[in-house]
Amino acid sequence: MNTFDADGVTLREVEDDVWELERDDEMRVPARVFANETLLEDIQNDKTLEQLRNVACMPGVVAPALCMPDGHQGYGFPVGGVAAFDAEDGYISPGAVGFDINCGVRMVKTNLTYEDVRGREEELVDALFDAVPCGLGGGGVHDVSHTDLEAALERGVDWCVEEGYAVREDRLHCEDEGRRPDADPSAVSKKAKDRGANQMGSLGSGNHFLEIQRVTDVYDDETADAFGLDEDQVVVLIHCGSRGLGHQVCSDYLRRIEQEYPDLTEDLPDKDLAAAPAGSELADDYYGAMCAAINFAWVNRQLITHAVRETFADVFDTSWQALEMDLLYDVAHNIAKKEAHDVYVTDDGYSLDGDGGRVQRDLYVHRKGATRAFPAGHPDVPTAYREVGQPIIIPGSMGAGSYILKGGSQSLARSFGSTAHGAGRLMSRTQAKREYGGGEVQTDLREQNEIYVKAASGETIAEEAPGVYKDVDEVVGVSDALDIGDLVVRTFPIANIKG
DNA sequence: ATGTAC
Repeated sequence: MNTFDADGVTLREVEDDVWELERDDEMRVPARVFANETLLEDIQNDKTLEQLRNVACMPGVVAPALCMPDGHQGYGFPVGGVAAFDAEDGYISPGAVGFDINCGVRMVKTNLTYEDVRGREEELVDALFDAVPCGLGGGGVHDVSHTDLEAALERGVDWCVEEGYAVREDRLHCEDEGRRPDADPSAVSKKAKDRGANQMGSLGSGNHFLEIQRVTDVYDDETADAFGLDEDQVVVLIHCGSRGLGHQVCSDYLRRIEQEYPDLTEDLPDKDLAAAPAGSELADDYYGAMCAAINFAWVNRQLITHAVRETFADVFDTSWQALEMDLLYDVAHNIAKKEAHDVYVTDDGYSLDGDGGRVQRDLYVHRKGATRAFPAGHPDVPTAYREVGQPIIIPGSMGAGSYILKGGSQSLARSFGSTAHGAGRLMSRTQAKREYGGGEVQTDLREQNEIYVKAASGETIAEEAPGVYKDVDEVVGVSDALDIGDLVVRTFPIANIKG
């Protein structure tokens, strides 16, 4: 059996592309990394493995603690981490969701081909850049009243439908149908609401982007057909989150947990994993506030979608309906969700592995930098995709392609119905700025790859240079091989707008 | 990710 010696820890390959951390006494459950050796070389370079081990030490964790192939170091909990906790006896942890609650990505289709947009990239990008606010700070597509903000937090994409920013089909093509009914706007602080009020319909900064792409490869004709994707088709990817509002919700509740449960926080291997006991008032407040921030992020992506549709209609002198700019799907990257999963009862508690009878338990599934990947037949997959599986969108870097996958048949058994969310960083933003210059990256992409990049900040381009990311081909290759998310199509960038 | 710190 293969082993891999990372700094201070040995991993054992228990089956192809599944690596288990050496178990110590403090770990309550096994910890696994889905990767090949190329990706493991990258993953071992920061604190990812140490953080994954810490997650496996947390009380109430359901086996196993997981790291997806794009995993890298995060706040307390790896980005690319998946961990489930029993919803009665377990915990819910803001650090295991992340600061950017419901950061996520959606794909909007068009009936344009690459020929239709060739030569007009600059015109299109300039128009989109004007229509969609981006970068740090305030300014959104729409100024909203306090009443509107409350409604958006409460009802998510349903509010967008009511206000004419979405059609009913948009709602059906979002995870959770674009609305978490457990949202509790009263659990969101005034400070968080103030930060979000003038940011509704804005891209933000960092790795967030708006990208025009073309479909270059189709690997699975039947599923591509069900998804309405075809070679040479132009599509738009929108990647953003809950801006200052989600960030503030995360900060607020991390502080409250540390204050109200100091002993519990002290006992954790890393206080950044601070967690509230399931069933406590604080856990319920955080869950309600997090769900409201989730709804806010969906509204954010929907308002941007509305602006993108209007801009395309303007540039091509027609309507977005005539351009068939329908939403393929919208997936969440940073969330915790109460989901029912089939698990075995073991000496450690509950586990995805075992023999004998299985029981169904409600779990808080934390996916941080990970995508839900429900398989064909699952009732939570929209009717339009029920027979093939949930669409999964995996953006590569701005110089690489992106992939559309479908939920794989092994996702529930292996990963609580989850897979990767992107290429995954190779280095910190600080290091990226030392290694790259924004202007040079921008010129190279244009001259070598015919990708037109426009950004609010040159520093962001350096931080997001293609070289700071892992090889997305390797990431989706592991997902496909493990049958947790299977390849459907590949896309390549035409133009990219960054915050 | 983020009005890049309490």
